[in-house]
Amino acid sequence: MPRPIIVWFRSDLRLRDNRALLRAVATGAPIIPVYVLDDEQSDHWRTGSASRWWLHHSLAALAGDLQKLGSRLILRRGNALTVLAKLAIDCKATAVHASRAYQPWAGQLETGLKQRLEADGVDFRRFSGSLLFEPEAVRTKDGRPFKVYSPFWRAAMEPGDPPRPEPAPRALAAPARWPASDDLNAWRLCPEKPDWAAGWPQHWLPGEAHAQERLKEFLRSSLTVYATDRDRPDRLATSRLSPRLAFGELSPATIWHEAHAASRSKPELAAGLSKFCKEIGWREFSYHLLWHFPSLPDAPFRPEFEKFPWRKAPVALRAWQRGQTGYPIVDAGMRELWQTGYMHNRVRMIAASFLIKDLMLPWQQGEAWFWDTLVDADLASNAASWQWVAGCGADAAPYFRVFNPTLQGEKFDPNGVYVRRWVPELARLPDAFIHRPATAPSQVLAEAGVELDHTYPRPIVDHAEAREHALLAFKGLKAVV
DNA sequence: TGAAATGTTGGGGCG
DNA sequence: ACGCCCCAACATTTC
Repeated sequence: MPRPIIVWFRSDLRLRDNRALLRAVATGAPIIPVYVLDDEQSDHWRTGSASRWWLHHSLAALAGDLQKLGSRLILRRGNALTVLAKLAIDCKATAVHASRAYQPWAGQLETGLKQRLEADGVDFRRFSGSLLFEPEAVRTKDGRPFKVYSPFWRAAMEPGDPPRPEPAPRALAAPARWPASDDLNAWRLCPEKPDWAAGWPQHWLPGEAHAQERLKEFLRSSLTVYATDRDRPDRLATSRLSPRLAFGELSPATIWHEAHAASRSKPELAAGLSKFCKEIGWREFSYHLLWHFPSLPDAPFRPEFEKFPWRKAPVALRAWQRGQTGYPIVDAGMRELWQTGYMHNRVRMIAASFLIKDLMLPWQQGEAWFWDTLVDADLASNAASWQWVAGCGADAAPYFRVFNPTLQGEKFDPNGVYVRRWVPELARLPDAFIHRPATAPSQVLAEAGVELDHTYPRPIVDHAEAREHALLAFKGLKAVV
């Protein structure tokens, strides 16, 4: 009986464009697909609550897709190195295939696993698949990693298009004997009491098949208006592909090539395509930074920010988390996040700016909250983006760029459609006051059924004052350096 | 992938 | 008719 190959699924929960899988299938060997839930690989970046919900459903979908090809998904829990090394011996595997990962702990894990497996006579082969370009492959002229986005992306794209995606295997040979598998439900990845995700299937259907549909739908209906409408939370013009990328239900190469193909058949999509690819580029840049600067999720990229006089304000943090800041666009975003595991990108920037510059709370607290509540939580993108807003990151927003939450609301949600959806207690306010309820005449408030301090809070900080305060603090930091 | 403060311009009201 | 002032509207600078 031929010996099997273990395909270790990680953040690549798909069958299409999965080289680790495809190269294993190509050998003709029996395939043992495995997923290992390893909550100890990082002490404080354990998969967050919202992501665990997604993970559960995406694993269920992958298991179903594998079953259709005559295979299974073996589930194991524990230290990935130990689990895989033992499984490889028990199954008499000749090799373990996996897609590369880029978290701070991933390199060491992969090196350790390779040594351990090879000592046992088992090959360990890594494949790319989660990024368009490997972090080491993009270098400045003097061989260093990039710290600025534009030249990074130019250099990354310079050698030519990323590799074309490969098809899914048509069938997987089963091993003579299947190893035991955990029961997915027993992992308890989904919330129970309370089941705050009960309504989430209305918003999200995890799994590769739905990811493919979402991609096609986005390219068909939104790419044409993407360049302008992507900033409008009241319109559904963003791709919402982020959780698909985070779990690898789609490869970035698939997205990249399908978007280009769509644009070739319709030249009017060119503007949207170029904006959209730039966003994919930011994801690549984030991974580039995380790989070369593994402290990115925890420490400011610009070390002078270690001295920044952040406030300690648990009550304000709580108000921000629960969408009770008194700034409708911020509250709408935070409630969208809490209720659906997602927030529109423009609103993420506004909400993040508010936490950092208006409340002067450390960016790490916002990062941690997003990590736990986002279904698309991604260590690289989350860390890089928070540092970008805080001004302490690579190629970051300048310190004096402070978002005015009222003006941002009026500019990007001009008719208050987004606010009304997520902050229903303000729904009956006229447009003129939907982003500034505390300035509405009392009669207007009464007619809209709004009682300040009771049905909706007054602003927990005065933005104009907070802005002055923040500018002073950031300027002081600059003076020290 | 800002916003506020400050500067400049030009049309229109008015003596 | 003319100059003066006011002040939107727009442009530039500064944080």
